[in-house]
Amino acid sequence: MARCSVRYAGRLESRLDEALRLIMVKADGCVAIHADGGAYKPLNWMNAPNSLAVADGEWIVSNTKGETLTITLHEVLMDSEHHLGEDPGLAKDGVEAHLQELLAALPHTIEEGLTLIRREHATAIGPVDLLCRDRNGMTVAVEIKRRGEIDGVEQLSRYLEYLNNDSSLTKEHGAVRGIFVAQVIKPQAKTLASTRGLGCVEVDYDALRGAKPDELTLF
Amino acid sequence: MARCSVRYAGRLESRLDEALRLIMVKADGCVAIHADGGAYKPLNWMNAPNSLAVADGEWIVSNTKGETLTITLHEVLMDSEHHLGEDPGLAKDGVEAHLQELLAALPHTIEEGLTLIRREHATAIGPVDLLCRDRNGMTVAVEIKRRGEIDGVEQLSRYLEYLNNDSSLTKEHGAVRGIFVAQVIKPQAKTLASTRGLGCVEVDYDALRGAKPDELTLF
DNA sequence: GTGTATATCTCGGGG
DNA sequence: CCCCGAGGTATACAC
Repeated sequence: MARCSVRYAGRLESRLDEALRLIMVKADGCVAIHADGGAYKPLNWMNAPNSLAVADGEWIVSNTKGETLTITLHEVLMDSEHHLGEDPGLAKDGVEAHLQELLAALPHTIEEGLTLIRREHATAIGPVDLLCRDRNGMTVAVEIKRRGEIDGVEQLSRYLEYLNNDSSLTKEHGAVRGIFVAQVIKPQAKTLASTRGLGCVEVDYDALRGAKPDELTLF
Repeated sequence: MARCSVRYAGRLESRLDEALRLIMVKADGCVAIHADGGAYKPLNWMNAPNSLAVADGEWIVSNTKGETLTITLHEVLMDSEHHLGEDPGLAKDGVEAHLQELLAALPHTIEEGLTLIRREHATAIGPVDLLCRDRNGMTVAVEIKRRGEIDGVEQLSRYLEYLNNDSSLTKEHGAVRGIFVAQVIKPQAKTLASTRGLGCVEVDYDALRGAKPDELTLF
């Protein structure tokens, strides 16, 4: 805890005038300077790996990209050190990967008669979440998001543009169409999807999980 | 500093097994739980506004959206409180807004003969950074980024699609074309821009600032 | 290393 | 409140 002023020069330049702040240095060397409010993001920081030079009330933290964080200490209120050891880490449930996993197992919940061809179908411009076949034999690209917003529609549009230029896919089954799947889809995203000729489906994560309680108990 | 285990239930669910961690509570009530590494992002957190219920070695932090963070304290190593007061705040230079400001004052550096019509031209799908007129009287939409990547090209494409459906603009001056401006533009973004018929211009922030040293000394 | 997508993104501005 | 865009985004993962 210290009264300090700070300067950062790197990807941009910034300046912090003198005030009381918390300076946190972690075991990996990363540095964060926190005010007494404003959520978890520090005012300034320097990620590991970096090097710390301490000299006469001034800390200079620099990394290999030529970025520097200069902390001038005007008054130190408290200086405390603790060794925490390795953290067992955070276990999560409900991220996009889990939603994708469920939908890959239950493609018919997206659209009746839909079957899975491949998950994470690789293309030069990124992976297509699900590649499916519909009841009429048409190929369907599915983009999955937890929250359906405009950039997800753009992403699906890009994939379709790419897939429809891939003759190995189209010569046998014709054009590829797209379905945008999310737990909630914002009105703007729905509008854009419809002007692009894309389908929109909203799904319920808990209901999906309930449909496969045996093998998908992640928690 | 405490040996603790944590559970979060809200936008997703997560679990942290027992370990030594730093628990930070700021003046606005926000809570963050840090491991001894891993940059500035905490393992778990709860933003303000929230309410904290303390009961017998267990903290329950909840907000109005029904999210809860449950911290079980197994052993407290240190408990320290400091009042830091208001922070004077962070002053920045070199963000996109400054680049836009410079380019609005110096549109001819993007393309010879280009003049500014309007900055932050509002549309239903978001603001167009610069709307300009070229030497031939054609309307030009300019999208500005610090770093030119694919999503910036998508953004500009969306705006052009919208503007070219706006008859009040097109009936007098014809179609609107687009220029993508950034300090550096990635090869992929250049390729996509060219297939979409968009211009690409890379600009030098420091050189631009040098061209207007009088009124634009921000720092 | 670049390129792409995700995030309890965070944060701020405008309607 | 939502929508939209910027961020020193950070972070993970594939190529």
